[in-house]
Amino acid sequence: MSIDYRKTVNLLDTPFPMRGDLAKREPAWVKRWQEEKRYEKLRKLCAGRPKFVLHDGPPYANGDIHIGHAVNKVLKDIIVRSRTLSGFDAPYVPGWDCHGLPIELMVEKLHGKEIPAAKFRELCREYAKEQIARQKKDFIRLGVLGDWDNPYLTMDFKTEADIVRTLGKINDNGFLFKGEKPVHWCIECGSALAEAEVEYEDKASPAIDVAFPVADSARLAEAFGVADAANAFAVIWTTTPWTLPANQAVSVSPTLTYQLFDTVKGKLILAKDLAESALARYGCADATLLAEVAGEKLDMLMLNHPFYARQVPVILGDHVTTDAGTGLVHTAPAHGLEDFQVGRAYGLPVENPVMDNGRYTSATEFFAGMSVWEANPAVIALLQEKGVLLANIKLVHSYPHCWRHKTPIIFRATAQWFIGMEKPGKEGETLRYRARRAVESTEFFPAWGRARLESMISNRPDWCVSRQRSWGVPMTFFVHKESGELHPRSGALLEEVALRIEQQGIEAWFSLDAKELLGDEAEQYKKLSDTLDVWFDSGSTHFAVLKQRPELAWPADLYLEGSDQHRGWFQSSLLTGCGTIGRAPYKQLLTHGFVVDGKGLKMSKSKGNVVAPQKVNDSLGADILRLWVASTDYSGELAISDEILKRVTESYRRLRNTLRFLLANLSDFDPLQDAVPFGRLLELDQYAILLAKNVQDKVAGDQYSRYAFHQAMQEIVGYCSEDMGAFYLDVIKDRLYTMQADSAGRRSAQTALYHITRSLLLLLQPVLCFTSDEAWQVLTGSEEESALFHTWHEFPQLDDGAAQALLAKWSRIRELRAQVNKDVETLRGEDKLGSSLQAELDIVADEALFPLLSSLGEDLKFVFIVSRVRLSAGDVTTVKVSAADHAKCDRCWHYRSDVGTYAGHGHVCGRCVENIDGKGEVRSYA
RNA sequence: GGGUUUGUAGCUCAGCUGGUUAGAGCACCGUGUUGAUAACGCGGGGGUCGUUGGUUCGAGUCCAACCAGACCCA
Repeated sequence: MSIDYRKTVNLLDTPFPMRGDLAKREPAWVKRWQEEKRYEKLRKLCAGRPKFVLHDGPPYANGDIHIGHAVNKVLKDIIVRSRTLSGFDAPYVPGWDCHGLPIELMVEKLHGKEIPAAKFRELCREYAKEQIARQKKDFIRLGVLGDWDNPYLTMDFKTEADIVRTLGKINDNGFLFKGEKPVHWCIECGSALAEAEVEYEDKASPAIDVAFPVADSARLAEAFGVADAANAFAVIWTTTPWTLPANQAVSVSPTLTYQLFDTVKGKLILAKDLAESALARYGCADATLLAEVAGEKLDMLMLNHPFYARQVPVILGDHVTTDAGTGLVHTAPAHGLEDFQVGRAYGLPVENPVMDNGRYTSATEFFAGMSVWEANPAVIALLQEKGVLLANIKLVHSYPHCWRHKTPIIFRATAQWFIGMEKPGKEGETLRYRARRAVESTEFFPAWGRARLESMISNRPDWCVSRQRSWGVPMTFFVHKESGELHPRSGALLEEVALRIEQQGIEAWFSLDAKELLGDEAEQYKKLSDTLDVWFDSGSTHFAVLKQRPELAWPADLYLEGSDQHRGWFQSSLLTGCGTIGRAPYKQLLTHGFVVDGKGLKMSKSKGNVVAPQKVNDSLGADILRLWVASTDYSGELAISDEILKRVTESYRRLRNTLRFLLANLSDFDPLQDAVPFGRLLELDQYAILLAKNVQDKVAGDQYSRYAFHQAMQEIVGYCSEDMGAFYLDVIKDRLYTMQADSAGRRSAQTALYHITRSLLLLLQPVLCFTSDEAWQVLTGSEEESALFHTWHEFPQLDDGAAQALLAKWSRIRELRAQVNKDVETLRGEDKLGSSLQAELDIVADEALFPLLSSLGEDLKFVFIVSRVRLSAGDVTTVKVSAADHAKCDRCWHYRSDVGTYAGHGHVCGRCVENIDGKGEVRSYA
């Protein structure tokens, strides 16, 4: 009969289960964190520390969050948590972007369009509020830590007022100006339309070819290298004859080839690729080709306007294509966006002869008072009369229509407000100059963000900030009815308005009677009805939030958003920062890519490859989603798929089970009572602590601070697998299980485990916020506790030289161990042994190795997890593995010659007898 | 079409300024253990480093073109 020795070994249990069951348990933890007011608690704890401010880019308050939102918020949370662990006071105030067209459209859809403006804005505000509540719930579910009870909303009255103030400051600094810009215009509405209010439908239009007489035929002859260029015409094609009165130029492509033909209708200039079809259209198929030339040679060739007594130039534009027409494009800056842009490059006037009602001004020769639609045939008749109409056919094409009236709309230049890029401000610097300087002094993660933002800043046009919308922050200016100038006291008036907005929101402006502020002057001034581009709202949050909240600071240490925000928030914030205070509102910019599917393709409902964060939370748990985010290199696209999530779950399991083993073996360890001072730890345990310290230095000291989370995760998982699972933990099992519970050897191992566990849990805390908390409470035995409230683990100090020597020594021993494992495996394959404890080793060690091994004395066998090692010195290192021919100890499973020689312990070795009945064995090294 | 960017084993990632047979974790296969057990250990197979061409004594690492993605524009 044999005794059950299992009861005499230290097999400990832990309440930390092998399976996380995260999806089910996380919601309760989230709830408790909320109830415990963890965020507030953390703020108090961190008071007085150096600040690290990550300013939240506000998501738009419409629709449920998708995986991209989750990535963004999780990355932010990892940063906030890791900075906190690094000893910073890192507050996080989440925000929402609340004004703007998409919400207006949703509200119109829900409540119809016939709603008074004030009521409409109220409904928009309500709608945004509901959306925020939904999104907020999902963000909190992800474990994101922040001031969720006091987020910032761009529709907060105070914020609305500060957005207005930001505009005021930019105006004070001399960057705001009024200009003209073509917009979609509905004649029936008498107002501008947003892109989303435009529908494309088929419409029949006259498509005409018009010959612009060349005014400077000598220049033309020179360009084409021909002797005679008299009676020549540049031929354009247009489907909007009514825009010809506003013609200011003819655009050609600099790279296309243009040809000069001699025809019965004169010499014609046409693009080579379109010449044949055009000539056929004019009945000039028998034309003679005289010469050809690249478009760039025609730059600034002067033409005569087809019916007005003025000259217009040929200009170069990249927007010219050979899809249709002649390859020469009629350019009317007042009636087309591309025309406007190319016209601005050439300094062309934006003269708009069409009034709000779609009729020409009284000053418009030939067409005064006519509507643009009436003008079409009139223009054609006039061209005919002038002999410059080469063709006129009816064309059915897709044309923009007003979504309300279903009538064709026009492009029409209107007065808009701009923040100028090239306009020198009060202090003489242009905004572009300031912005480029600000980009230079910003740190980018990854580094290429700089080039991207820089090129956008260098190339962007003036920022058109005015919109003709109702749900937006108003441009609170008074404009003189005749001169169009801003009121001379605009700054002071704006502040008065801002104070009112603080009390009543933007409605304060819309309902304001100008007389209240201007008195008798009100007669001469018009209250602007424009609202601000929503990008201005979010672009002003650094002022409206960072500058206003006492717990935050300006500039922010970091802005973190998707790569699309180089054009969006990064830029709008940069411009308002430079326009107000003269620098960027951030010190660092971090950008992440978009989420794509397993094949690298973008997600879309139609492809059916959309992964919803809510679904991942509810099936695998938020910690898995967070680990996926942390494991992925976000500098490119982030791929997600079932397989990828499965692999992430595998990594999670490795981490979780490592923690489980650690916690179980610490369950009878009280660091205050039982910890062993570093100097008295067994050598192997000192080595293990050094390994842990190295990992922490790398992960916390380097990778987290560089925001290289995927490398940190790689490091940690590798550490758990290689250093812990495959080596240290495996080796110390013997000591933990078989030595006396309170023995020095066992307590030494537990001391190392304690350091390892604390360090590891803190390293994981930023990512696995749920799991690390669960484990931390098991470790500390306190439900109030959290790794969140600590800083990185402090390891015992060891002289650097000694540490390096120890690491080198054990690294060499582990190399030998790898060789031993292979040899053991060979014998196992030959069925000579199973467990490595059945093996005995004969090691001949060379001069370098021998002292390393012999220094461990009898403990050497434990390092290889074999029952016996015979060590000798030799010229060359060799290992011989053989099967032990001794009996197996029932208790420690080693195969020893003395098993069975002790009275009362039939199948037990002497070491175990000592551990059961004696004072306990002594270990010195491993 | 333009700007920025990505492409290393089935998956996620390492591979510094070009230099011996390209590494890790997970997955897979084999196997041991049954005192981390829906776990852990040991061993193993697996990559023409997107393609093609070039520079070089030598390129995953430099250059060019191309292919396939992503973001922003047009």
